[in-house]
Amino acid sequence: MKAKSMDPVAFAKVLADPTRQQIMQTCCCEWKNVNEIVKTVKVSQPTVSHHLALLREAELVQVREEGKNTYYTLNQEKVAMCCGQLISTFAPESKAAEQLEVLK
Amino acid sequence: MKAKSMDPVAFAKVLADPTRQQIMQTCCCEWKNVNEIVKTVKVSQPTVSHHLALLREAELVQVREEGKNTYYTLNQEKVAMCCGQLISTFAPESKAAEQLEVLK
DNA sequence: TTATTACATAGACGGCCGTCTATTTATACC
DNA sequence: GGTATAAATAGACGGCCGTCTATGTAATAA
Repeated sequence: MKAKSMDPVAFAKVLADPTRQQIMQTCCCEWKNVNEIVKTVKVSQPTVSHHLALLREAELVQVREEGKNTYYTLNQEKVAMCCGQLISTFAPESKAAEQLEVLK
Repeated sequence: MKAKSMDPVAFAKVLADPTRQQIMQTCCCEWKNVNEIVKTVKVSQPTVSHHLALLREAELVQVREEGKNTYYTLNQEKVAMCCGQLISTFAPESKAAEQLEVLK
């Protein structure tokens, strides 16, 4: 199943916070539960849950529940699609736009 | 001269506003003066100047002064670099990451 | 069943930011 | 010089959002 793109403003809004980007980095390429994520940032657990809810809402993370634990991992394909859309919109004449197959 | 990247959070913050994205679209691929840009959005001239100042600060636009007029155009290479950095950070295992020469 | 752990939700609070009006600065024209 | 136009700056205001504490809910364990 292909990841769908989304409104570029909504995408940018989700990315526009340092804590959220840190969380994204933590669960990029691997599944992490909430407590593991909490340990990597300097905010409270409810704040992390809040950020994860936003990321989930935007479908930028995938979620898997397992007993008491909830595991998250970054949806890289979705990120790539959204970035591709940004390049297509705001850098259509760039080398990068030429190289991205998804834009053709 | 190569466009340099910037802090991904700062980049996202600049993009995280609909008016600003509209302005970016207006002056993508062509030079526009402030009044021309103002006509394309539904906010006041000072508000547009404010957004342009942020875009200029982030080096996401290039500026050219000509008599009374100030012309702006989108810095597509900078946008492409920043999007490349996002892909490299948050979608390193994606097809897009493979295709972008700049990441290698 | 009581306790504990994992996580989400509710509500409050404070700061940031996008907008406005008013003003300033600078250039061009008469 | 005086006026008009272009754009930037200053300052005020209101809403959004990131954070917190407190609490709720669900699952496991004793």
